[in-house]
Amino acid sequence: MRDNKTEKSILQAAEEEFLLKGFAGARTTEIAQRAGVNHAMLHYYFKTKEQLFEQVLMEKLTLFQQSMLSVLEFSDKSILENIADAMSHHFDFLLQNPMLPRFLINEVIVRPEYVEKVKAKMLPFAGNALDLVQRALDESAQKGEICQVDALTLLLDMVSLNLFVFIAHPIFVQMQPVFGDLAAFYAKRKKENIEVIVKRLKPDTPCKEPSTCNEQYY
Amino acid sequence: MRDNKTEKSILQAAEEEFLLKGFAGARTTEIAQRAGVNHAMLHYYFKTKEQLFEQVLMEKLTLFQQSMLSVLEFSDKSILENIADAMSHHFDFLLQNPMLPRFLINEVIVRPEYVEKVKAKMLPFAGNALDLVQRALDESAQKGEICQVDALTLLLDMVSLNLFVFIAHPIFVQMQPVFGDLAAFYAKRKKENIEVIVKRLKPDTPCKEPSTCNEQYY
DNA sequence: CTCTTTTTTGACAAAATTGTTAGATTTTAT
DNA sequence: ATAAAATCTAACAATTTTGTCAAAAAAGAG
Repeated sequence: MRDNKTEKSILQAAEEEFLLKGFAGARTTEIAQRAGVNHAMLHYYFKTKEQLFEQVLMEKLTLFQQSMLSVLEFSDKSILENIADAMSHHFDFLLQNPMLPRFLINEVIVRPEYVEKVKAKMLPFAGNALDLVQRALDESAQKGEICQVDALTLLLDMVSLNLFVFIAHPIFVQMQPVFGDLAAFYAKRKKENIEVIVKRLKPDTPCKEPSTCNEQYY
Repeated sequence: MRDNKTEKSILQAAEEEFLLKGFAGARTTEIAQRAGVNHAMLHYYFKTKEQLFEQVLMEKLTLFQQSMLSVLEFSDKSILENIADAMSHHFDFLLQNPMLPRFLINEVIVRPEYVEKVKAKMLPFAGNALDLVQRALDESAQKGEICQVDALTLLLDMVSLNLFVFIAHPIFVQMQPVFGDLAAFYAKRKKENIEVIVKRLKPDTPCKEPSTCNEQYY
């Protein structure tokens, strides 16, 4: 009996319950029930609902943070390829964690103290990564490959498009008739989001010399 | 004492409390306190927390519905002007109701029965309006003014961009140092969102005859 | 196998939250 | 001015939810 299977099942159940209903909406008894254990076990292993929640939140915060940083991770490919890749990876990550964005936005909002933690944890990395992206964008804009753009603005465009469908995810699930098969819907969305971002980066003055700009993306 | 000022103050307080914390997170005692009345008054006027909530939710649902339909309301201007106008009005509406999208997404998700109500209430209008938009888009695409695009896809692009910043609104509020003055931030966002959508509609093959396409938007 | 430690359970306690009621107060109509 | 109706209050009841505990059961060590 030394494999913490009880503890793990509680954590798993708590994760599902908290992601779906948030801290205020989740019930410890239901978490225990979902985990298939006596509800006293929850307090035995995690002391309080608050502490159990904190463990879940921190884990998810780290996961989200990593996914955001990976969006800012640029390789030596062309800038358009890098950005398209970032969008693609970001979207795929969200497909694996569809409930994450809504959960974090909701719970962090009600807990200003966590905002500080997130800022402290992310800003150094993000700030640095943003600077690098900005430099790459400026350089590319100089060459006329893309239009001049603010890195933060572009990043917001990217996350707006990718996050929104997942924040509204449960609604799409229930609106099947309108949106059809979900997997197909998401595949289409992913493609569309990348396309929108790539188009957004298109130079303001269309290039007259196709050879000088990355035509495949336009 | 015949001006329902008590009832109104309770409704007002309930609205603020529910929009911020949701049904599960809101406390009736805190609503009463915020309204400056004895908490028994809440039950005197609204019977239960559930009924008070329902009144707020229905009101907000109607408001949201109207804002969505106005996005689909096209005049006889050019299609690009219509779409830019729609984005602009939609964004302005959200500026006046920043907490609305997050509230509705969260609360409707947990109540599948409301999803049915919304569907029943919106689909007839929306379906019809979407068809009209699709026709206008196809027509415009025929003339080479814009690229071929699915109305639903375009609509999702539009709402993704506009809604996201407001869903994450409270986070931006607390991230002042990064995003600077909020009013300026939102003004910039609005402009950017319109720009992104307009660019997304740009024909795939850039037009060689500037006179035939609405150059001002590119 | 027996003792110790860990885990589990059911019953219970405490706290938090929602809802009720009897009576006081205020308003309104006559 | 007075009676009826509506509004309000304070105390309390009911319910829901979280948390505790003693004792039983299971696991592990010697």
